[in-house]
Amino acid sequence: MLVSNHARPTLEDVAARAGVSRATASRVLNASPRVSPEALEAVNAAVSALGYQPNRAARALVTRRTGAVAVLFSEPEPKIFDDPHFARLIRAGARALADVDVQMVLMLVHSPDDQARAHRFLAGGHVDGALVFAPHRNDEVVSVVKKLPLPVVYAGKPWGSLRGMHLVDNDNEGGAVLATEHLKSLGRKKIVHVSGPLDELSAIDRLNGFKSAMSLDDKGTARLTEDGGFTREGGRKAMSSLLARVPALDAVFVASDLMAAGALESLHEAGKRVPEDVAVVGFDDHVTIAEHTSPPLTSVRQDSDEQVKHMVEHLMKLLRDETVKRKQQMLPTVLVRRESA
Amino acid sequence: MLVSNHARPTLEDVAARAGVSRATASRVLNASPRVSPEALEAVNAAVSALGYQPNRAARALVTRRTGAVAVLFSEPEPKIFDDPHFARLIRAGARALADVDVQMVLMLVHSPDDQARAHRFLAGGHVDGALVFAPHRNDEVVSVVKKLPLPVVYAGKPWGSLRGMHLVDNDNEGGAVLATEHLKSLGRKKIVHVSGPLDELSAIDRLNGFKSAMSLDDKGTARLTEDGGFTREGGRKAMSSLLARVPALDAVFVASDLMAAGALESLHEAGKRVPEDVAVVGFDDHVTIAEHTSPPLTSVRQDSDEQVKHMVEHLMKLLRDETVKRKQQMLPTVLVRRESA
DNA sequence: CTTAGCGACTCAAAGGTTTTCATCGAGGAG
DNA sequence: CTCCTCGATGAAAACCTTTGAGTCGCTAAG
Repeated sequence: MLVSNHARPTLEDVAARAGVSRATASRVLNASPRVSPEALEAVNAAVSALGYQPNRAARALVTRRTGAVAVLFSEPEPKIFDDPHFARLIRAGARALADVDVQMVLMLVHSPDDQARAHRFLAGGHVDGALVFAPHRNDEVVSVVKKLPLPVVYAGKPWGSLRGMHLVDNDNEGGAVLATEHLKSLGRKKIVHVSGPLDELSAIDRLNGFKSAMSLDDKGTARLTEDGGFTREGGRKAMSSLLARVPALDAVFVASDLMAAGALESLHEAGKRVPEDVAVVGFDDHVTIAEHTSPPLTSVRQDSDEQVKHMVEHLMKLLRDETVKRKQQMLPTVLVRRESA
Repeated sequence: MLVSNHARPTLEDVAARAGVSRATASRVLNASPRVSPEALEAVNAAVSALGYQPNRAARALVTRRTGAVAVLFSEPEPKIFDDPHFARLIRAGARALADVDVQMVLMLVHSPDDQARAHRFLAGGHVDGALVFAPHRNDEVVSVVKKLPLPVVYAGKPWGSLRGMHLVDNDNEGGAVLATEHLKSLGRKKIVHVSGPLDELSAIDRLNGFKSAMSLDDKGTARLTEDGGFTREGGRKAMSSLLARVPALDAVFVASDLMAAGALESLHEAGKRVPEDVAVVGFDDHVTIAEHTSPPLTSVRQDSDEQVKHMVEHLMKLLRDETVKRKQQMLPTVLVRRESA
């Protein structure tokens, strides 16, 4: 019987060529210890001779594992995807998952429709687990996903109870303290803060860091901060408001680089020199932004690549049923000094 | 026999509940015409009562189709992924594929390692087809993918022979002509061009559009154009060179918005007013860039969402073995006027 | 009345892998 | 020399769906 019909070789073919049974060949592929050195070598030789590749569907059928994980971004505002931060996270996810040889199924959910589809998909057992990016308050995706019997690792703290949830967060509060202390150490007296939208915990954490580093009460905080919505335009407007409200301000900590770029525009328009009149610190350390503002932006670095890598590692442990030491990890942030402060 | 053990229901369960055979139930799910109205209704009822979802692996095993397609970005320079264009394409892909209910498997290839992995994966039959974004000259990915027995649709023209290849391109040349003619219609006499890297066909097409609209020979073209590498910094430098070489220039067509942002910086530094002294037209119409430069950028719009949508449609046709009218589609570009020209 | 044709359906095979269980042989202990 | 143990192996079941071949009951044609 000629083998070389153009079909892909099966495990049966490999076994035949190696002179063993399908079972043994399978054991070799799955690195089972109970197999003799000779068999192992014979099978490996056959595999590479035939260019054999396991049929994923067949394997999935019997093992009940797909070898794929979903990467889910939940974000009601479509525009946020123009944020370079998003591209960075995706890239990091693609790399980290490829490194452990699992398929990355990308899902972007904006609308309730998307949400329903995502739910169906995740519930359908089409992936082994999921990485979820859902920063917003009361995001339905989170409450829905939480109920699924599916290993999930979150990026940052999702809103609501954290009981039993697995997540990898950046030390937003610590970074904010870092930024604020730096401004204080420069001798600045009137420091204000442009925050992110307060329906995201990362924004709240940064705000809290500012508040505690400044030893402010709620009233003082309200006076010295303004929501910039994590957009460039929002940052610009927030900065203008703050300039009007606190004319003597000599430093500002802005909760994202994108907003900081907007804030710088506003400061320039108001005739303020940076950093002489007003020192500015951003957050994210997004090189494509931070290095191209004038002056280049001092910023708090949160390493997204690292975050995603940890998320993937964590998820893989869950999938292997290993026990994880800590369900919730916190990654450090550091200050990167440039010229704006 | 109690059904409610926590396992997911199978087609067998559905059939039993509907009082038909597995085969009939399957036909209902696959919208086969040969099934009575009563059976159809009974099965549908059972499906929704049980919350049944077909087991993808089992289906894939027998149909030899996975219900997934790969979306492949080949790009040696990792930094390009900070380009918002990338995020936009991904988003468009996610949406278009979700709409036709197929899984999107994202693959980013930078290194030869990635390349080998991608090849293995695509050859392994783990997806039904692929969307390939590989703009660079002599990209190995393209020559490798071309040999695979796998339906592929390219974004833009890949380098090399186009014979038999399926692709959806933007009318780069036409857009460049549009931009250049617009500058001419404003009465500009000395028009120059900042091109993209000439190892990308989109850049070459735009250059050619400029060349023909200006009726230039090769020598003239060389004098009036400069490569900006599709980066902001490159755009800035290219503009400076051109200012030095052609001091009297009064207009510039820049082959991407990102480069145009850099060029504007360079022009400002040189003390040129835009558009009074120098009119500027970009390419891409990237709102997050074009609307935030000063002045806002007139730009040639290429609709990436549309492009990706067409790519997906085209691929789906290939997958259904439909004949496609034209293997290579060209999408129109339009000029969006703002203040820079 | 017989038979061909047809529509709706059921039966069972096929698809490729993992894994349990049984088998086989070799080597050590008694 | 026999009995056990143990490691390597093979046979076969199981995973769940699609689909071609065959069955059954009817109607229409002869």
